[in-house]
Amino acid sequence: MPRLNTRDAAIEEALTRSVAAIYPDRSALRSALRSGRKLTIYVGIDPTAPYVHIGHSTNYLVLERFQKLGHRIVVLVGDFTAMIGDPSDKKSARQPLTRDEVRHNLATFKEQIGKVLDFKNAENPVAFKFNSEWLSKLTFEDVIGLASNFTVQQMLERDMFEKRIAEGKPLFVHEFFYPLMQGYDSVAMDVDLEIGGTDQTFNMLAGRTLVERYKQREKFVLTTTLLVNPATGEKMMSKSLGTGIGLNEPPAEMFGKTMALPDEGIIQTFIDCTRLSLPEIDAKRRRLVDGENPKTLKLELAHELVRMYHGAAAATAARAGWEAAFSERRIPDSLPQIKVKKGSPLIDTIVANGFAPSKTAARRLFTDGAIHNLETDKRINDPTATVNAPLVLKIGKKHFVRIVV
RNA sequence: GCGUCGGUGGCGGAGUGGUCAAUCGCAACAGACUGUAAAUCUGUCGCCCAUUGGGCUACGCAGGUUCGAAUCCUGCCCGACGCACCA
Repeated sequence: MPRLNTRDAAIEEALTRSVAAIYPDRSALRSALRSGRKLTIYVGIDPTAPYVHIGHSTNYLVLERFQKLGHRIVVLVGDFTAMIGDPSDKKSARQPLTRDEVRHNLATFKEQIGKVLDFKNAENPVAFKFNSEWLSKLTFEDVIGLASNFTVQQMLERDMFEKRIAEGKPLFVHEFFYPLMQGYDSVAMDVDLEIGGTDQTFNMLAGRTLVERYKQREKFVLTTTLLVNPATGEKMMSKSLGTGIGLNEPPAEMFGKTMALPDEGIIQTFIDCTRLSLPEIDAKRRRLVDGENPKTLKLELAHELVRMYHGAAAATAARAGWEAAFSERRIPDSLPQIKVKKGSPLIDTIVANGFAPSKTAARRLFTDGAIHNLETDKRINDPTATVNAPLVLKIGKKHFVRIVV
């Protein structure tokens, strides 16, 4: 059997899978990876949001490939940058975080991303850094110097800025400093490669410019694809819409939310959010093309995702539970249980447990016929109904609950 | 600094003295259909109490005029644009 050049195959996968673009270009980075030099590669995280969903996992799966190639991996916690607010976000005004909050968020983050990227890898552990370490020490003079590397025209080329100006919306001067700060991180850490989502392109390229000016060397930039519905271009993971699949969600939730993903995104999600090999994924793609029911493939995707974060047993159980509840329309075996006082109004229980944002909204659920007693297979339409005996309810499309007295 | 226009519900955007909790679109929620997908149809979509119905809060903020204001007046805050400034 001929010796397989796994290293080259691994390099190629690292250079292409979930990769949107590489600056200056792919072949330059390929040469650097083949040179035998140990590269320093980093990804930045925002410590303001401890919520991590599978869309975020892409960066870490990409990073894992580089880690396995033997390069030095750094996760940079943007504790200083968090104070100013990235203009990539809608909200520009943010509350500075306390040290404790940053620490807490970081712990939450590690717990979640630790399932994807092996932080404590014995041979090649991940280094953690905080950008306040150097950013808080810059003097006003340093900052002026940094700013003098860019022209206003260059700043205005950023899509987001351009758009805001075209729409007559405010663009604050301090927003120009975000790319400067992020760019300076690359200088301070002396990195070879930065990895981030395509929304970070501008900021990462600012770092490329700064490394060139301050260090006279080249920093590569690799952007990863955002998990979007290929048919509509819309983000598949949205926290505000509740479609985000959080890494620390319980198996049943994770499974259900995966099943609610658009069919068009199945293959992309396999590529960006799982470790299945590309040939395996391609086999699935062919099954889809050959007309297999997308639902089957989606079941496999849901199973794989739950397996990644909760293990094989949980994945199998989640699948069985989902099929019982939604395909066979049986009462699920295990469901959250809520204990209430006998004779208490059902509507209070619904609001108190977050099934509706207000009592008025809960009332609508009753009148709309969204409260379904699964044991009697009847709708409870009366908002004043009280709980006198144990109940198993389906509330809306996706909530199941057992109420005991 | 001066001037013009503007600040309305998750977003976009109507409304310029009463019939406005506020047209409409998007998003969202629920029902039907289904594969908890998509598409489609229907209903809902500030909060609180209620069976019809009632109350409360809200249209940048604070006052005022009026029987009555998102709508008129005054002051303040914020933004876009234009002019001025460019030593």
